[in-house]
Amino acid sequence: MPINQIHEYLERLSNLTRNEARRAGAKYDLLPVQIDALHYLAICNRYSDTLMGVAEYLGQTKGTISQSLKVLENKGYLKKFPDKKDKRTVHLRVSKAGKKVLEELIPSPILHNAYGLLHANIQNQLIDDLRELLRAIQQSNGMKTFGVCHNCRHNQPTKFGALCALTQEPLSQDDIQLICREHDFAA
Amino acid sequence: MPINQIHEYLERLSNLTRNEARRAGAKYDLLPVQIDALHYLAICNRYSDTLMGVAEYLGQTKGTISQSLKVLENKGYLKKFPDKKDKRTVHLRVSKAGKKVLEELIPSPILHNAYGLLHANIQNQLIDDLRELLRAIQQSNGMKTFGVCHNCRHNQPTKFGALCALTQEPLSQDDIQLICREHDFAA
DNA sequence: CAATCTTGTTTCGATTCGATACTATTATCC
DNA sequence: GGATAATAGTATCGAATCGAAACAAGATTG
Repeated sequence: MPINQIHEYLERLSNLTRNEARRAGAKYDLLPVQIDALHYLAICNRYSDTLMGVAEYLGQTKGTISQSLKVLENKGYLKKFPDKKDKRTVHLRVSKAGKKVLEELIPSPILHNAYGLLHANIQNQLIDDLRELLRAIQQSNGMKTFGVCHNCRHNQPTKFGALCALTQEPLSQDDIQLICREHDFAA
Repeated sequence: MPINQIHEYLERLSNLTRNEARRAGAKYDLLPVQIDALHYLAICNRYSDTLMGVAEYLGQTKGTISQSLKVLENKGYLKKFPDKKDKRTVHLRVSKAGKKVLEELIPSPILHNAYGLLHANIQNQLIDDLRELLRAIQQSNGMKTFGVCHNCRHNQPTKFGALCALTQEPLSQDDIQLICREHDFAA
C-alpha cells in the first residue's frame, strides 16, 4: 500500500528532523517548539505575528505558547510591540540575535547535507510534491493554510498594486512573500 | 531558496502529523512516541524487535523507551519474549489488540483524506521523492538506514533462496519485507 | 578468569504540554 | 447604549515526557 509507505517515510523524516532540531537547538538552550515559533515569526506577515498566530500554526494551546514566547523574549530573540488599535493584541518581532540563531538552524544541517546528494530532477519534484501534499492535507481537513498572498483569494490586484480585500490595505512586494493566518486559496 | 522551502514544508508536515497523532492516539491513551514504537515493532524483522532497536529507530535513550514499552505491555498491545540464545535481550511482538489499534491509526486519517486529492502523477512521484530524500539524509549523515533486505548488502542470493550474510540465516518472503536495524545499502 | 561491553531497568530532576481559571479589551445584539 | 458574548493574552497546576546517571546481569574479549 503506497499510502502506508508515505506514512512511514513522513513519520521517519519527522523523527529525524525533530531529533536534529533538539540536538542543534541545545546549543542555544532552545527546544524544538521554541525554534519552530521563532521561525514562524520570521516568515509571517503583520497580521499573523501574534501569540494566537503562533498557537494556530503550531497547533498548540495559547498557554503553552505563552511560556515559550516568554523564554524567547528573555533570551532576547524576540521583542513585543503593542498593537496600535487593539489594546489586547501584541505583535512579536524577531530580533537581530534571533535572526542570527535562525540562520544557523535553518535549513537544518542534515537536510542541507542531503539536498546536494539528490538528483536535480528529484530536487525539483520534491518541492512541488511536498507543497501539493501539504495543500491537500490542509484542504481535505479544513485546516488553515498559512500561505502567501500570491494565491490568496483576498488578494485583489489594482492599478496601484496588490490590495488585501480583508484589511483593505495595500500589499508591498515584501508583504506578499510572507505567510498569513488569514490565507485562503482562490477558487 | 528551494532548500528553505523544503525545510518549511517538512517542518509543517511534521507538526501537522504529530498533532494529529496526539489527537488520534488520545482515544487509546497512547502518546505519539508510543504509537511510533508500536508501529516500528509491527514492521521490523526478528533482528530488530528489541528495546535497543526501537531506541535507535526513534533516536531516544533506552531509559525513555523502556518506560514507553512498559506502558504498551501493560495495555496489552505487545508481549515480551526472551531470546533463546542471549539471555539479556528480549524480543517484542505486537499483540492482536496492538495490531488492531495500529490499523486504525495508520495511515493517519488526515493523510488518507489528502492522498485521494492528489493527482496520480504526484502520488507516484511523492513516494519516490520521499524515499530518496530519506536515503540521502541517512547516507549523508552516517545514520542507520533501517531498510529492507531487498537492497541490503548483506543479502546473498543462493540456489535455495535469500541468505543474510550477517546472521547466516535464510530469509523468507515475509522476512525480506521487514525493516532491519542492520540494513546497509549495497555499494 | 578478569576486564570490558552490551542489554535492559530504575530513579531523579527538569521541562513540556493541556486544562482551567482569570484579566482586560473589543464586538455583538437587543 | 448597555448587557452579553467573544477574543488576546497571562498565570497556575498536574500529568507525563525525556535525558542522565546509576545499577544489575549476561556476553565477549584477551
